[in-house]
Amino acid sequence: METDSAIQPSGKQRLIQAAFRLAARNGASLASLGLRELAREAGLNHNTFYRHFATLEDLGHAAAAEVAGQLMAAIKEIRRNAARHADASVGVAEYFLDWARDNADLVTVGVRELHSTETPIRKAMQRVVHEIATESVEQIVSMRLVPGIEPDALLRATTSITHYMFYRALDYIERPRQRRAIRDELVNFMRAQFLGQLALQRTTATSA
Amino acid sequence: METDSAIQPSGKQRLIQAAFRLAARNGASLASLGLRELAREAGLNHNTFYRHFATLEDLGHAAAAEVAGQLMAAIKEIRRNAARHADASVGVAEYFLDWARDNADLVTVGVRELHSTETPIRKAMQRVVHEIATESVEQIVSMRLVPGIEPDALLRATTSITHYMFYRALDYIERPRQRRAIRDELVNFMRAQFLGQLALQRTTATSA
DNA sequence: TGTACATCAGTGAACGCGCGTTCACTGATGTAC
DNA sequence: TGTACATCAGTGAACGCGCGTTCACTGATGTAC
Repeated sequence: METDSAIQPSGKQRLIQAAFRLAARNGASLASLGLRELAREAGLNHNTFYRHFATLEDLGHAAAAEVAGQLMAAIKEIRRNAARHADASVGVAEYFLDWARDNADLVTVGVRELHSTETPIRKAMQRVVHEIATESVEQIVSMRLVPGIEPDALLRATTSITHYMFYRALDYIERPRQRRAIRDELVNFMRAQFLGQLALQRTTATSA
Repeated sequence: METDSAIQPSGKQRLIQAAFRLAARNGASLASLGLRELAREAGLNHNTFYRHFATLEDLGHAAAAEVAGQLMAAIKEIRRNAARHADASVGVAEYFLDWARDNADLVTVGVRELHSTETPIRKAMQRVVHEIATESVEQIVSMRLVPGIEPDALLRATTSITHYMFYRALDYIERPRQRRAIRDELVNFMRAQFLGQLALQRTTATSA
């Protein structure tokens, strides 16, 4: 077989999706979901779970792979779209937040577990944040978007920006009426980080 | 009665402490803890729970009050200590992170729930973050620590710094060997935020 | 000072319920010959 | 092309277990008189 995500979602995919839906809705961590609860949400007999996963932990790993895969694919697309934007910061903020809004369950669960104890999803999210930050540095350097900044300072900026982006996505999802304000505030944060790291780099260079 | 926190911790306090310990250890949210589980951890008969709380939700509210109270008291103390420090940013980072390390359960649970769905603790943490950010603005203005910055820009800086401080506290607790690096990185973040908001304020003033 | 009563934290047995897991089964799809 | 067999997703009954909740109880402390 191995042809997941066919026309009709397979039982495996339905269970993974059910996990995100339940965890996002109930505010629970993935690990605290029940086997029968998951099967019920997926519209399956509770024993069908065992056809796809040996344990609940097993599903956690699959969910982590799902989060990482979806996010990295989305970021790639967001980067492409944002490059056509006049202001890169505005472009990234806009496309990212809207994608997060359209994938609320995945984002909600991912960000929550990023701040949780050690779970497969947390590790995956940490890897994703690091990867996004690193790729952002490459793009900013190659497109000369922040002239004069050193790679170290730039990585610190992109790392905290990436994290902040995820954090603000939670509010963006939850509070539709404040979306414009949140987007503007995120853009403000991005610019402040770049300008701040630039300024800091100058003062430490002078004082050294 | 009403004389909680006497010499021997009362049953109520023991249950609240047990809740933080269990939630921090298992990576679970407070809401997902069991009544019998809590009583067991507190060393009490499971029915004694009902002597102190009507429901599990009730304990959630008490825990939220505990988080808010402890944090606000700690911040007050941290501010006092940091004021004696040559560099205020270094002082705040150091005292805050060390306090977080010594109150790991409370901090771990608080920060996790800050990124969770709507719970009493999340609301309390949001209030705490806002209060800390606002008080920081007052202190920075009155002590003229960042000359020339406008209150709006300053509040944006202190808000994101407060949030980042909590976030980094998680790693500070978890990774003892990287504590110095985490503290330095937090200080770098604080400075970059202040300098960045200053620079941003200048460029928008010019372009406006 | 002594006695009777109220209050309240803590206890232990018993309940019905949903859970994870095991087992034997069905029924559709693919493969060998 | 047809037949026999293997594979595998999905089903339904049954299990033992820990859960939240109820109930009747104990035993210490405080209060009234």
